[in-house]
Formats: sequence, C-alpha cells, structure tokens
Amino acid sequence: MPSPSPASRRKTGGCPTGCSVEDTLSLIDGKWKIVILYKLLRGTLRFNEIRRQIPAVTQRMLTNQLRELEADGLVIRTVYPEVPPRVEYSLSAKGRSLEPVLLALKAWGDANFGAQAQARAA
Amino acid sequence: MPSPSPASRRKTGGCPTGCSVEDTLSLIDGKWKIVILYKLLRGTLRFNEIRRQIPAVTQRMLTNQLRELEADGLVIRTVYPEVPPRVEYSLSAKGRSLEPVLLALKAWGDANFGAQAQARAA
DNA sequence: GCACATAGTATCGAAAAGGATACTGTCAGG
DNA sequence: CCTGACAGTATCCTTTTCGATACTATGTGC
Repeated sequence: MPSPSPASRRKTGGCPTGCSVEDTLSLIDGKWKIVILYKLLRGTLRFNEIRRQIPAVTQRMLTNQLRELEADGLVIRTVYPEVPPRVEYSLSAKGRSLEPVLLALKAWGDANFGAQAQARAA
Repeated sequence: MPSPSPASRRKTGGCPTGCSVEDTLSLIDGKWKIVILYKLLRGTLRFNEIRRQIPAVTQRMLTNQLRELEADGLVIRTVYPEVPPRVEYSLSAKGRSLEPVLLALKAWGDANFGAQAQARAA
C-alpha cells in the first residue's frame, strides 16, 4: 500500500497532471515541518530540545506540526511514562528517506544565502 | 552581496540557529511555486500554457506566484509587445540551480505515492 | 508552601493565504 | 456583430495559519 492514510489536511483534488510533487508538498507544508525534520536528521530529540533549537516556534505550533508529521508517518513519537514526562521524537524510515531532499535544500540555501548561514550551521 | 533583495513576504526574523533552510523555504512557499518551477524545468512556457498544465491554479494565484518568483530572481518574465500579448516565463540561472531540489522532491514523491503518479508524470 | 521543569491543551483573535467572480483591451475568425 | 484567445486586474469573501496567553498534572528542590 503506497499511501496508507496520508492525513492530508490539504486535499490534492484531482491532481490531473503528474504531481507526486504536490502530494509530497502537502506532507511538508507548514512553516516548521522541514526545519523540524532537518533537526531530527541528526538524532532523536525531546520536545523541549526541539523548542530550544527552533526558538521562533511556539509550543502550540510545535505540538501541531509534530502531530501532523507523526500522522503522516514521518516521525516517531515515543512516550516514556515517567513522572517528569519524557517524550522523544525521531525520524521514521520514511522520514529518513527525505534526507536527500533536506540536504539538497540545505545545500541550495547555503549556496544562495552566503556564508553567514554556513557559519552558524548547527 | 549574496541576497540582494529577497522580496521575502515571510520575515525570517532572527534566524538564530543555522537556517539557510528556512530562508530557502521562504522563497518557495506558497502552494504553487514548486509546481511552477518544476514545470518550467523542461522549458519556457507562456502564461496560459502554465495554466493549462496546472488546472487547479486560479489566474490570480498564478499571476501572484509568478510575480513573487520573478521578484526572488528565480524566473524570468519576458514580455513581447505584440498585440495578442505574449509573455514567456523561464527559469533564471538561480531558478535552474534548484533543479536538484525539485528532482529530489519528485523522486521522493514517486517513491512514496505509488505508481499512479508515475504513470501520469508529464 | 513556592517555584521550576516536563509535555503538553484550550481558547481567543489577528493576519495571511487562497478562491470565486467579474472586468479590461485588442485582435482574429466566423 | 459576436465570440474567443491572450495576459492579466480588481474586488470580495472564506479558510487556514499562526501567535499569545493561560492552564493542566506531577514530582523535585528549597
């Protein structure tokens, strides 16, 4: 089964011309998804760790985007039932397969936005 | 100067952690930009040719997105002062340099949305 | 008892994005 | 004369997105 339950908030509609591109875009739209995926590329992170890495995102948005990413099968959410609650997020195989896209994006950004971005690159 | 006038509708804000990725995203957000760029990858197109290739986009949106792409230096708009007006859109060098990103996106989409999209691929 | 940390929810409201529809002006075809 | 194609504008309205703020529950440290 290629697309089990896309959880797509944006309907793709008819999609008359070949547009797996559009389908893909519907999974990674939202202002933060790609950044989150990119951060997760280097390893599992906890909720507040992500928050600290992306200070501009609000708690609501982060929860939101993470839930959508989870629903789309791109990230895995693991809850440890401890008492200071602990939740870890990591990429699924599907999420990890986006790596070429993420890296291409990063490479283009570095090439087109100069060195100041490169210098800061975490 | 690496980024002359990004025409960015979305402010990037401080961008404290390395995020040329975010900068890049601000250029290609909007529901249609990537699809437009993708279509343009195979050559120059006129306004209504693009419309026909992406039937779901409205005239207003198409104008809009094309203008933003032009402002960001990704596409070139050439007006021929003829009397059935003729306007051609093509990728700039900068736009063309996005090719790896677009192809990575397409490849991922094809791999993750099954064969029906591949079959239709223009 | 109070504050802090964790990982969130809930609610409100502003702003932006996107869609529908109608209109422009000129020329060619019938 | 009427219609259609071209490449848009202009206007209005709905939907979606995003942000701010306040709140939950639990345990630890002071």
